[in-house]
Amino acid sequence: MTTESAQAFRELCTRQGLAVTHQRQIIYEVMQSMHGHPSPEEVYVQVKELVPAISLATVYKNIHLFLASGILSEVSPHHGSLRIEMKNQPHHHLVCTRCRSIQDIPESDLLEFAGCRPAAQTLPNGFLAQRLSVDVLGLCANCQKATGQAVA
Amino acid sequence: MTTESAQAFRELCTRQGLAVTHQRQIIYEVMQSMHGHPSPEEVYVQVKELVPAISLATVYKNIHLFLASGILSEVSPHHGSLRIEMKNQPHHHLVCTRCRSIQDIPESDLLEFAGCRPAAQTLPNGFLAQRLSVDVLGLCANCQKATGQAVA
DNA sequence: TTACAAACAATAATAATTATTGTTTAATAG
DNA sequence: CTATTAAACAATAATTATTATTGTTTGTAA
Repeated sequence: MTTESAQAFRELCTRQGLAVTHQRQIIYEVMQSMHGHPSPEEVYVQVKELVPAISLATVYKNIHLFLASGILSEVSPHHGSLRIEMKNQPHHHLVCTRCRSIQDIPESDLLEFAGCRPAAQTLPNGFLAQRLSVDVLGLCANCQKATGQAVA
Repeated sequence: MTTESAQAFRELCTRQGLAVTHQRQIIYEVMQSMHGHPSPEEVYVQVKELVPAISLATVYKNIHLFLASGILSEVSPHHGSLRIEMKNQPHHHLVCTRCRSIQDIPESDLLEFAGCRPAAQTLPNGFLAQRLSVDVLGLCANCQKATGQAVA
């Protein structure tokens, strides 16, 4: 890590009230260098080359700290266990970033998106769009009241 | 299950080349009756009341069959293990429904969505939108070629 | 430089999912 | 209507992903 980015990381931790540890720096640095959407395990493998004694649990814990502080974001906001739904009307989801509840919203109710269909030919790398899934991330009414408190 | 819907289910299975079994019918019926976005475990609990001897693995296997045949859809198309990304530019994801690869697409490249921001007051149930995550689901170039073959 | 809280490694525990195996059942040819 | 066979089943072992626990070490601030 360059001196400047090391300094930036130090400031980041201080702002979040986190101790600046060697492991934390390496985890951060490795994640910065990784492209795509790595899993904790993948991060761990790379970190381990630089800090052989590190534990996978440490990587997990720091990823969660980074997520909580907004340094990282999750690719899938509702990735936990498999969730299914019967094929009904076309709809999107209102995903609460706090309690992870998922509400359906009919496609027609997402007014601003009316007419917004991706044209296959405009997409990069020849990706063939079949359908859109729009996640609107935010806080459900319940969690807006409760912000700051623990999740029930 | 009514006689008509039982008949519909029977046809569904025949079309998919699936045997019509008692367990399969019950699983289908229960999922039809459940609102929201149940997990396999939740489906299992309800099915078990009707078929006490059923195994959780049977529920999983049938859910996967139903998913493969398009009877069901997954709420999260990339729900497996936690995937992270550093906060970079605002972007969306091109998620391949076949190999589950995730490509980033800059927000500006999703031309049709330019200007499409949800207004908080138009959202139902007082949901406060913080950001959008648009999943464009379809096939990446690689998988378009390979459709019908096994995933590499 | 000492004291205390936070972070750490090791590892146990839990949750979610998949694989294996021997038995039962549905589809269908006779 | 019965015999055959492939598919489905229950039971359970195994695997993978994640979280919790515990005793030790390290960073921070007085």
